[in-house]
Amino acid sequence: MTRLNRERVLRAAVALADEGGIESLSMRRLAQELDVVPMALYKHVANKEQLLDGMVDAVVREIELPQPGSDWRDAVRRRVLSARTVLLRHRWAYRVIESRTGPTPAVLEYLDSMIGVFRDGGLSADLTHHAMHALGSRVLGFSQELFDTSGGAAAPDAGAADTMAERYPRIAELAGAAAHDGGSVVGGGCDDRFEFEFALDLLLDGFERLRARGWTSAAG
Amino acid sequence: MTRLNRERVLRAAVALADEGGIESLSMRRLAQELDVVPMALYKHVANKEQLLDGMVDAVVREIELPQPGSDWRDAVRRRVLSARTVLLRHRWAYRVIESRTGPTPAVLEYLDSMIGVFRDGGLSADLTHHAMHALGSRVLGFSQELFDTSGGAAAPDAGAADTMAERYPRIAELAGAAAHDGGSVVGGGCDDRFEFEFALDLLLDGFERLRARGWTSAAG
DNA sequence: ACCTGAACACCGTTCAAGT
DNA sequence: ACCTGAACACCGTTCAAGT
Repeated sequence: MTRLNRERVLRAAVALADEGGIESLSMRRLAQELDVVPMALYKHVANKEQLLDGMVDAVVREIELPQPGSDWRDAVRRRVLSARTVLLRHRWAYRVIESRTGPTPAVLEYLDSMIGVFRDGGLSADLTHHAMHALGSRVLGFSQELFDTSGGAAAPDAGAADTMAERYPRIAELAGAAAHDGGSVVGGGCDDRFEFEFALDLLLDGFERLRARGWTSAAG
Repeated sequence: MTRLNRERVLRAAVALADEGGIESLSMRRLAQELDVVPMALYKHVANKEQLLDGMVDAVVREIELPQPGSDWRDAVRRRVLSARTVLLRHRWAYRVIESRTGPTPAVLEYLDSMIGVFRDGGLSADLTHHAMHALGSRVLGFSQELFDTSGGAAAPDAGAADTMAERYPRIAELAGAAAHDGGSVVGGGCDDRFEFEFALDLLLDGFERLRARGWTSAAG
């Protein structure tokens, strides 16, 4: 058994969360996984919060940054989609990122380089700032889908679906019109990738339109 | 002391979370607040998850739905902003909503009526479906700001700010250009309301453009 | 029908010791 | 320098009893 170190602790924590979900990650369970007593972990991470920070950094560093192509729009798009594939590999990560009270170094680095793409593409600092806010979590490849569908919400049985359709006719209409596979409410049964790119492209188109017209915010 | 009931339990839970944050809401603490033994709660809510469901419903029912005005764009806008004021009253709510694995009745009702505004405005079921996804959590008045700023992330001291500026020059530039009050990284020191409306309007503009041109998704 | 007490199987973390 | 043991102050929840 090699000596414990921060690297090994983080690696094991990510593996544990990947496998059993973030709710299965406790200091005690992690220690057990490493054949060590819980308190041994505290020599390598100050506490659980710092452990989570380290896990976020590890995941964000996995994101490949494709070389910026010809135009900024495409470069941003490719980066965001590449972040998305990483976040899909670690389904717990977006929740942990959201729960952080401050950005970790790897995230700052990522944001800094993403801002660079916008700026090099000719967007003003003002517009870039608002664009980054508008993208929000989408800049890291995840969108807020209103509900946590990662757990696989059970599809309602036929009877429940009938009374649903009665009580929420407009939702039922949409589900009928667009449910490719599952056929649940908004959030299930759709092509997640399509929805993600749809919104992303609307925003990028909007940024480009504002850039082209030399838009600036009042306060900027 | 009146008899306990679901109503009183939910009310106390919301009050507790409003006051002390969601992390201060435990079944035991809530019971204490109600001068009752923890197990007494379980006659009125099945478990903590169902308690949280009930709290979400209570909050969502607080949202006032302004009468739909002349055009759908304005009606959606006003509804979303009215949801936003409620969610700002209960700073814990958006996290709890995100953590639900399925929509609660009040949320379904809200979504159903919001879909109605789009449909009555002349958007196809297909476009409405994608629009609802694109709005995501924004439909309920909150956006994913990448980090939890509700805790009031400490502004870095001058020294830290200097090394930050060295390591992350583009972030520093943006912070300098746009920090009205605080002057922190993306997420702090900006006019949250402006950022929220900026992104909302970009999306609504995009929807309108697609509607006007009779856009439809390939699969739709 | 509603509330209680005691218990179970967990948490994160401190503190004082071991090697 | 690194790991351990025992303990503290918490969790959500079950189960069998009380009134």
